[in-house]
Amino acid sequence: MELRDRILDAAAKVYSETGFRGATTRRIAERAGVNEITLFRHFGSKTRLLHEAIRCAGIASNLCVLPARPADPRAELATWAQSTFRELFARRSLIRTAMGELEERPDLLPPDESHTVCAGQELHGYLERLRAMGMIRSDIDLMAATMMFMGTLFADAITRDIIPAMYRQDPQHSIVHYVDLIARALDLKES
Amino acid sequence: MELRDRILDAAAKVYSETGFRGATTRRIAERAGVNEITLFRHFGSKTRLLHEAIRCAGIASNLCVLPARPADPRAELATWAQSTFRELFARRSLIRTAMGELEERPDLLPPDESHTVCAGQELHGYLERLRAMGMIRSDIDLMAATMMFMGTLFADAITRDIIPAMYRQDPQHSIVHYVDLIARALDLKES
DNA sequence: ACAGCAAGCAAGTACTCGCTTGCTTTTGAG
DNA sequence: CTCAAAAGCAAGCGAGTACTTGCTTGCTGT
Repeated sequence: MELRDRILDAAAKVYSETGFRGATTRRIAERAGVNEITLFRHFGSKTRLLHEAIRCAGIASNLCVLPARPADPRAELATWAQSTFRELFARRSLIRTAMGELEERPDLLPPDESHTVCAGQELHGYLERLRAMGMIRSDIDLMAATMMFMGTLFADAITRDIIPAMYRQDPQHSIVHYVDLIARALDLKES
Repeated sequence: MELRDRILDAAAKVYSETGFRGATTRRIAERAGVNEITLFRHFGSKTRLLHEAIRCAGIASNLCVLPARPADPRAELATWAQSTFRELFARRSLIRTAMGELEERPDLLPPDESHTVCAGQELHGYLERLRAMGMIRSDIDLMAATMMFMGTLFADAITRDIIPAMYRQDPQHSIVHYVDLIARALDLKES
């Protein structure tokens, strides 16, 4: 791996473990196997380094899209939920840390580019298409349904490893149940 | 307010705004309108002070209980959800900060006493009672339903003020919709 | 009136922080 | 081989950290 990317990677990891104040330049340099001065020569300051590191590590890179023309809603929702969960779960540590510091440092993670928001908009659009096709009940508040499903996936991904006692099933099995419940809530027609 | 409580209150606030490292003894003392030394005379160390402050501010104090003998499940779920949401929302800043630092400092918020866990167990027990009474579908994974509803409330309370664009309704209205959706998912019988 | 205690104040200890300076070593392209 | 760019090393600066010591002030109950 290129030295610059190694530094960014180490910075993102140290940040997600210890937060902005805890991510000292010494620790980042040590984790990257690099002299501390190299950080400053490449990025100028700790703040700029962490900005770039978090942007690279936290941005919505390869999020799964829902089809423009729904065919098998139940299956499409299931695979989308699994993929979205995986992305959230993989970044859970970074998300928790950044969210905890968001009041103090709102500029670190621009919310418009966050996974959760993008995924939520994707889901909302899909549900609108389903309703237009008459595949779900028409008297439903789609925004509430969107937030309910997103919130379920988000909360699971974020809290699963810190309160394991509440999660007795694999993520895959849990998500199958979530999809089942939301399908019944929407009165989703089988294709 | 008694001086000791004033210090604990200030410590909890400063902590929830800036985290453990950011909650310096100077800042806490200043916020409490107290000399820095007084903190040490009362609590011995910054660590002990923050432990006590967070325990007092974050513990599940007056959480709403669901009736042992369900009578009007829909209404009972609705008022319980409103109350649980209010508690979570009031502590959202502390929860976010503590969750972000939980990997580094797991002892700060004992998870067994957290609001979310207690509320989740309360909800799960209630759903079991409903099923025993035949008021909801029997083929449902109750744990998944519990986590879905808790996750929805939790995610809403925690993220509502940091991504306001996704929330276009009052909490009260949103929660009414959440209850409606979960009731349909469970196929809840009207009383 | 006076003892006792709680809080304030000033100063200082040992340490870590982000960041800089000056210099040496490594590396890689012509 | 040459030589310039890139990385490393040693040392240190000023500021901020948790916490301590020694002493003064002010309030309370008897």
